[in-house]
Amino acid sequence: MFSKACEYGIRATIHIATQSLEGQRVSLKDIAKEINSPVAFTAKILQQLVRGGIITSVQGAGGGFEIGRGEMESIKLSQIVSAIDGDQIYKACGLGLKECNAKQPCPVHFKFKAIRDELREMLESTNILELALGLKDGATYLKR
Amino acid sequence: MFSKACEYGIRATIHIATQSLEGQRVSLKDIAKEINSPVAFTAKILQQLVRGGIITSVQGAGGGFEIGRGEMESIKLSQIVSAIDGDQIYKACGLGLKECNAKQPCPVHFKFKAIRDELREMLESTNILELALGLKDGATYLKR
DNA sequence: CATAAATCGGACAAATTTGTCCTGTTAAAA
DNA sequence: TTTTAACAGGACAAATTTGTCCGATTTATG
Repeated sequence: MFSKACEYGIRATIHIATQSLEGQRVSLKDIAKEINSPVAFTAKILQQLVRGGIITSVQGAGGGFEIGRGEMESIKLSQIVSAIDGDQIYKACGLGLKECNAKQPCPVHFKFKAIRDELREMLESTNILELALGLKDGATYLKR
Repeated sequence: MFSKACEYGIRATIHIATQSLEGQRVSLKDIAKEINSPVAFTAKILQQLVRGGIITSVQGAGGGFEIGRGEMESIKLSQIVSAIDGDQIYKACGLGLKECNAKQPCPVHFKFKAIRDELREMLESTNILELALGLKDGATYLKR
C-alpha cells in the first residue's frame, strides 16, 4: 500500500507525538529504536517530514524532534502520505493508465475509485492526536 | 497500489478475455501492443498467469494465449493479484508491522482493516467476464 | 572556547522491481 | 522435413527503493 519510507514516517510521527504530549523532545536514535527502523534511513524520512512542515526539528545538543501540542489535531495522516509518497495513491489509475477518468475509464475505474475515495476520506479524517493518545493509553503498539 | 507487473497482468488478462470471447487466440506481441506494455516483461507476467492457472497458453505456430469462455466468470481479480503480488495487500499491516492484529493492533489497524476488507471484497467479487464485456462494448479502455 | 550531542545533507551501496536479450522448445504448415 | 511462428526460461541490465557512511553544521554546556 505505502512505501517503507511512508510506513516509517507515519510510525515516527506517532511516536514523536506521544512524546511531545509529555513535553519530551525525542532524538533520531530514540525514534529508530522505538519504531524499530534503520537509523540513517529514518533520518532521511524525518528530514522530509520537517520540510513538509509536519514535525519540527531542533538542532544541537539537547535537540531532537517534536510536534507542537496544538498542531497534533490538525495533522492528518494524508499529509504524511503526501509528503513522502506523493498523491499517486489517491489519483493514479489502478491499472497504471496515464489517462483514466470517468469519461475514458479503465475497466476497473469506478470500482477502484470507490475504494480510493474511502481511503482518502480515512486518511484525511484521521489526525495524529487520536493515534498518539491510543498509543499512550497502551491500546495500540508501534513495534513488532 | 499494485506492482507494475500486476497492472500489466490484469490488463493482459482482460485483453485476452475479450479476444477469447470472439474465439480469437492472441499472441504475446498482440497483447503487449494492445495494453501498451514492454514485450519481454509482459512475457514473464503471462508465464506467471499460466502457472497460476488463470490463462492458458498454446505453443508453436498459431499458438498464443486464451481463456476458456466458461471460465471467465469464475476468474476473479483477486486471483490475478494473488498470483502476481501475493496477498500482502490483504493481510499486511498498513504500517509494516510483523505482528498486528485485533489483539495487538497498530495505531491505524482498525481503520486500515476496513479499507482492506472493502478492497478484498471488491477484488473477490469482480470477474473477468464483466470487465471483458465492458471493454468489448467500448465502454472502457485499456490503453493510454 | 572546547567539547559533546544532536540534526543536515551528500555520496555511496545493497536489494528489489522493472525491463531486455538470447537460446531452447513446441507445433503448424509449406 | 525444413521452415516458421509462437511460447518458455535463464541470464543479464537498468531503474527505483531501501539502507549506510561520513563529514558539516548547529547548539548546549563545562
